[in-house]
Amino acid sequence: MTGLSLRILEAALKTYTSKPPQNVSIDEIAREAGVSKGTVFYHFKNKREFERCVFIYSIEKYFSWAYDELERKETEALKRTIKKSLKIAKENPRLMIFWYYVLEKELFSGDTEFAHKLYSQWFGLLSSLLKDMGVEKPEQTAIVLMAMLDGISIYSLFIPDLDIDEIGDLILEFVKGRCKR
Amino acid sequence: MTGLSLRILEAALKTYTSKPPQNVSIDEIAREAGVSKGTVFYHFKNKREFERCVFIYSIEKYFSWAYDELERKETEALKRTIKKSLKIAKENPRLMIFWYYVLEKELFSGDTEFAHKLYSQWFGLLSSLLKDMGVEKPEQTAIVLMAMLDGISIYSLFIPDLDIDEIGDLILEFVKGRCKR
Amino acid sequence: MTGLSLRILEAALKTYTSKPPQNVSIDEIAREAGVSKGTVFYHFKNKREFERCVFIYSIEKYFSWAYDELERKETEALKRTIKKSLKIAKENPRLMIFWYYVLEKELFSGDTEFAHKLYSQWFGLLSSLLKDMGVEKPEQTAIVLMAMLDGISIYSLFIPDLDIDEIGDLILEFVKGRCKR
Amino acid sequence: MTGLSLRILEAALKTYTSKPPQNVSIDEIAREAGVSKGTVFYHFKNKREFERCVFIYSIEKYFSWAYDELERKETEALKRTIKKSLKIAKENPRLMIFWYYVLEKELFSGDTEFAHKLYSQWFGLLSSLLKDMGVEKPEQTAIVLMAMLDGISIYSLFIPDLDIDEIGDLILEFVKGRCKR
DNA sequence: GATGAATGAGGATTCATTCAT
DNA sequence: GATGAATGAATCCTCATTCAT
Repeated sequence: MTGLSLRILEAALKTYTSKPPQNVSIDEIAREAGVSKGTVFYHFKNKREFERCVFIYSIEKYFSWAYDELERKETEALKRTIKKSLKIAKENPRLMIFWYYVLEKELFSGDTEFAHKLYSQWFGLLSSLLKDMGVEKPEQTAIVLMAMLDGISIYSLFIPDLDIDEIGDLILEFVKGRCKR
Repeated sequence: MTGLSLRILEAALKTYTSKPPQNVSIDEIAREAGVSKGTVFYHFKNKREFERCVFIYSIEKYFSWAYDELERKETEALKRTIKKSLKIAKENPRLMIFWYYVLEKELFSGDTEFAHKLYSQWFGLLSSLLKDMGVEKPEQTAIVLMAMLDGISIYSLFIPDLDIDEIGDLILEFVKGRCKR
Repeated sequence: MTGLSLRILEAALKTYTSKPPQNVSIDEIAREAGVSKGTVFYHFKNKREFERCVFIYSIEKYFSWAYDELERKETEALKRTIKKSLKIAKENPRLMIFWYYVLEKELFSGDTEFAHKLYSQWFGLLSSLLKDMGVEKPEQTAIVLMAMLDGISIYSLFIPDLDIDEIGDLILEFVKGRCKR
Repeated sequence: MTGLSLRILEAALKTYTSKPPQNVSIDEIAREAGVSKGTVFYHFKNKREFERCVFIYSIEKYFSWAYDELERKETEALKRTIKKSLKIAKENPRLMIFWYYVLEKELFSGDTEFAHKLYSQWFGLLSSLLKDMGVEKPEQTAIVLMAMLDGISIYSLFIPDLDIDEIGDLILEFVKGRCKR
């Protein structure tokens, strides 16, 4: 990963989160990055593959902290993770939009591998933490928990006055309610 | 709404659920409906508007039963609604994909009105039922409940062996746990 | 075949025979025809298919007379056909170039059907005539005869002072030599 | 001609005869040869020039025997040459395709010198032999003879069941028929 | 009401070629 | 001598939309 690749990824992220992702062309990104169109295709196989890379890059950029949190396997860490995730989603609606844009492109095309691999790691970390917390059926609980978070992230796009703090509490209650006594 | 409009909508639904929605052109739908391309534009203002109509049409077709169920305001009705919704999502992945395709187009373009209006009615029905069930913060619970359902619908697209029956039970437990004693 | 299709074909033929065929773009042809690029793609599926149509069109234009001649099944008709064919090849080198450009694209891509079908009719007509003339192994003789003509057509491109009249006589002698007494 | 040049030429020949020549890029050849793209351009001026070199190289590789045969100036040698040429063409269709690809590029671009020079030597050898055999108009006979061979080589690409042995006999008869008594 | 021919803007992708290292 | 990153021109093709009939 050379410096130029990074510059292109950064320019792409900026462009993809400044307008509807469907309308973003490679041309535009190249211009934003100050390189030629050919350079983008030199560093990335094609647009689809490129968008995947931008996606991964943005996950790293905005969510690498979550790995560390979840690996602590503490209830408090889970709490912080839920709250912070919702906050990021709320504060970066265009980032959310970009993420769903990429994910759905994968799902629409019938290729589930990318999404599967991506979520597997989160499901794994989360269910491991939940297990330690004494939650029953930790795997399924993890899935439902993340479904809540993703769903709320989407809803926050069109419910502007959504109080994510209270929503976060509701979600936490769900988790606690599933703890074995 | 003439018979021709219906024929076009039906053809569109068939086409949109038989391949990635991004790749569906008006041409193709017109061909499937046995009318000319011009006719589609005669009956519908433009593609965006048309897709909204197909969306509404498909909601009516697949989810009109849910209005009736939720209006009964019974715990059993809620239970059936959750289970049946998940089942429909699981059994019609291409329909889900089409729905998210339309919804995201709206959100991507920054137009939240369509989504807002669409969900408002469901939030209303649901929170009213939850209130009757004695659930605390029924509005927010309704939102989280639907977020779960939507999230799980998406996940079922790339987690093929998802046991939606058990998931449904987890979701119900969440609701019950929120009931005031 | 509307008038516009014909105008496009005519413009294409003009363009393809005025410069190296590899360098001809649909853009250029559309401009020459005075229509938009989209119109060309409306009338013809894609560039490959379009080039086949231009090819067929040019054969009709320059060689329809040969069908009539060969169907007469007379020695004199064969003589005239050979002489006239060589003359046309000699006088229209760019047309020859276009023909071989199309044919080879087909052969290069491994699709032999087009070439096969095209030549079959000529082989058929020719061998039938040769049979009537009392030539032995008329089918194979027809093939060799046409191979000569095609080969000479190509050679005339880079042997400018080729005396096609004398060459025609040599070819005729070959045919006569193969007549049963 | 260093060893590296040879390795590149060999890799090019392999690549050009394994897929449609139009689709072969310098990149691909460099990869096959295990060198960088820059190296190809270091050893060869440009792509056109490079393809000419590959062409020459392949002629040397597959047809150097023909020089020796034709120089013997014997009827039997001519016979063997015709038969063997047809056999090579039949057995190496992709090689034929590559040859015509290069030749036509030259002719298409209006540059006849390359083809002229290439064929001159063969015409010379052949007509000299034919003269010794007592053939009338040996130069023109040589041209027609080679036209036959080239034409048949092309035809064998799309007439898979062509009996090249019988065709060879027909061609030989043509030559014999032209011998002065 | 219905048609379908015509449009033209827009975008991904390829690849020979250059040149600093 | 060799490299490979960077370029940018070139081109096919798609498709929503319009409008004369």
